[in-house]
Amino acid sequence: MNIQNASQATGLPPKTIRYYEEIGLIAPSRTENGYRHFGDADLNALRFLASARGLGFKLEQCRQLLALQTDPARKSADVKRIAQGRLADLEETARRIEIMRGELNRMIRACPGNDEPGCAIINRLSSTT
Amino acid sequence: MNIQNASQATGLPPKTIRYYEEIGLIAPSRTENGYRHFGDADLNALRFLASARGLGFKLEQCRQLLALQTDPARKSADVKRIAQGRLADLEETARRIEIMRGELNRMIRACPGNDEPGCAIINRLSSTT
DNA sequence: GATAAGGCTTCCAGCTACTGGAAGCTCAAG
DNA sequence: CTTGAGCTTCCAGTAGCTGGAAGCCTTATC
Repeated sequence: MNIQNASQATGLPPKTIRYYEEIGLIAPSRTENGYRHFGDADLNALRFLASARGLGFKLEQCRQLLALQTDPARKSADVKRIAQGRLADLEETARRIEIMRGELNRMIRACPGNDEPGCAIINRLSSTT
Repeated sequence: MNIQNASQATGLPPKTIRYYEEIGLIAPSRTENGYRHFGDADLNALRFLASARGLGFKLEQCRQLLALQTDPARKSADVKRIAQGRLADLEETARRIEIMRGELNRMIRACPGNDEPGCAIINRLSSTT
């Protein structure tokens, strides 16, 4: 299977797949002509990566998870810890987003949104408080 | 006021202030010895930028907002449109975060987190579905 | 006056996770 | 034989800083 097909099979763009190889997340073999060849193990790794990235894991976390996946002596506690770390990040981000959303909503409601210069948003951004 | 003081007055690191000058968001004057001099206008701009960045506006949006702030003929509708754009981004991000959070939570609950290899998280990431 | 510490300057590199594009090799079809 | 598609590598750029090196300026101390 060449890179185009691997791309279709995993939903990852060819550029991304090459990048994952470059940073050592995958190591597809090569055919005589120098083309990458993707076997089942490569496709599994790529799908795994696509899933993990879809949950927002960083590539370094993906690397760890991938190592754990292929380690028959892994402890599920190690996996869980990584996932909990990601969840914590997510919740931290969610909190910050809620704060921004509240602020922005208030400002937007207070702004007339007409042809005049008077604007609560500008005032709020300009205020020293 | 030199850059250190401007930093303390605005909460922005000196590096960031220099970067903002580099990309043309501010244009502090220079003293004889080449040091940056921050006047009231510069400090106001920096505080404005700090506030806007705190709400997650991108630097290009900050640039537009800054231009609107100093434009006496601005229309508050233009400001409002930018703020609504940011709010829309925020809500889109919040939705995606909620989805990830739900998935992760489910996976984490299903993972024993012990010394055994069996792990729902790995299984879910490895599954083709 | 010498010297050391600290602040200022610029410039270069690196971070995350790709993405776009150029130059060039390979392969299949007509 | 040529054309077009697909593959390769390499370089550069994205956002918004951040760290660090090398070197000038200023102030304090001896």
